[in-house]
Amino acid sequence: MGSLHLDLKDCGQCPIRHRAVCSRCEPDELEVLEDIKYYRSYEAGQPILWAGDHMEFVASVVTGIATLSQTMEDGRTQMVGLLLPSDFIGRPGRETAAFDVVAVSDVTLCCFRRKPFEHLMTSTPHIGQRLLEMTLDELDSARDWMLVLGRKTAREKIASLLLIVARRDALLRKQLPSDGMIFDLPLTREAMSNYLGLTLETVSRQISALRKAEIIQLEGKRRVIVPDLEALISETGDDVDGGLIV
Amino acid sequence: MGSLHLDLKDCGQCPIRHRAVCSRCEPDELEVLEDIKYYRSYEAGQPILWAGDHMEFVASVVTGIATLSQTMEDGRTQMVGLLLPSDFIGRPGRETAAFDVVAVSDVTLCCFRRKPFEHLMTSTPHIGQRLLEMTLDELDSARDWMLVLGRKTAREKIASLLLIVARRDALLRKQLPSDGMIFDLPLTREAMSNYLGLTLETVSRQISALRKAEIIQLEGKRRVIVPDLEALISETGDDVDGGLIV
DNA sequence: GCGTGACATTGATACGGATCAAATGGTCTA
DNA sequence: TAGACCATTTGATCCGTATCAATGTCACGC
Repeated sequence: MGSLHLDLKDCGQCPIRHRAVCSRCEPDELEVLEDIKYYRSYEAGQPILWAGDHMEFVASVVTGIATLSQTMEDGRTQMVGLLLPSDFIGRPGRETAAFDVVAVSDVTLCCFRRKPFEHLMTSTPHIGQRLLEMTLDELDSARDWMLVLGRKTAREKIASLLLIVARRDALLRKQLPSDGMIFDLPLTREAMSNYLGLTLETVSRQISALRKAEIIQLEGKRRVIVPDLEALISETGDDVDGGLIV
Repeated sequence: MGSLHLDLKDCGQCPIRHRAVCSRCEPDELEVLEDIKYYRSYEAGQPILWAGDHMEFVASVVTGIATLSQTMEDGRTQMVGLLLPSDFIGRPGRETAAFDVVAVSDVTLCCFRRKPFEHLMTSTPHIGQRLLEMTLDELDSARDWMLVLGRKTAREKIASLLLIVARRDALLRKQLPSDGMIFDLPLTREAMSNYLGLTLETVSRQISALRKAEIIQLEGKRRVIVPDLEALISETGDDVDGGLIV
């Protein structure tokens, strides 16, 4: 299971760049792809895959948000990744899912049958190279997140998460994060707590604390305003440039 | 930066399988490799790379143990990976190290100049495919570790670490982990605490607790005996088969 | 033998986050 | 408008781990 970003072109059917599997390859592959790809939809809250499930496809998120998570026997769960549009699900060479995948909002996947996709990978090296790059980026992000889980305080964890969402949101709008920026939290307090290794009560308390300290402002429960970006960054405990963009 | 296992053959110079870069490729590459590879040694405790350092090579660990870690401004550090013989350091397409690499014991690296190695990758697809497989495995391991860091108690963390070391040790001896098995901890209490997101005092206390509960026995500070493997596994909090082999 | 220094253990106490519980607010439906 | 339901906030208390401090153990050199 991987959360990977494939560099795709527009296919006219999907709302995102989605024509060929790899933008560096010639569009000849387009015909092949039309044969092996199809779409699936999931409603908010619906499970997409359980760990151990057989997967006959790999897929790319077209719309919506999904989470990658693990659950212990007694119910403790830890989110291990966030899947956003254009992120990749599944891994070549493995038939079963390693983690649970759950739709947070309504989700559309563009699926590729696994066998033909793997064959395509061997015949077009760029795809494998791109996949390797993306996987290495994911690995770096996962390792960055280990620092957050292992060593940061609740307040620093919340600030780190807010900053990640803020940066992703800015990226989506093709802007730089800036003072006064406004964005929506895509996750419930519970989902945040599962991402951060906290309880939902602690998440709520720390968000309130950051609001009272005027590091952030809230409009409703989900919309966040960051009056001073530097102030938020300094709450994360990171050194100035720390590469925490997941 | 990646911690990757390359499937290598014996070159006669290294104590481990190390002849061609990829065992699936023809030995023609051997000549090329002899040109671009060289060796480096580091003493126990010595830093190999600091995060941000320029890297002119990628490398494979030949002997010894190294750690991959991150440190915050105020000194809190989190280990994000353990590098054992045949693990891989560096990543194609990136010139700077993403994490600190420190030799725990005396370490010998077999280094490949980065540019020629990257060229070799494009010309021999199997290498890239193997690297992708290994990176995906690393990613799964990193995500498994997130559950440990985010949701497990100190006692469960220690049990998880002991089990990982036990399994690795068994793998190295080409045996299965079994009741009564004996192994040495390669890490100090402090290094363990940095791996587990705990203090060294808590690590010491929990190891003592496991000893008093007769889950483990100790010979000196470092040698561990596991009388009943199932008992140790049940202390990790994992479901029976949980894939925690890092 | 006796220091010396690194690593580890153990004890006392403080504090951060978990837990249990109740109240608030928003949205949807009847 | 009322009622039900869900996410969220807030409060009171408890517990696990951090922190600060002292002691113990082992290897090594003189």
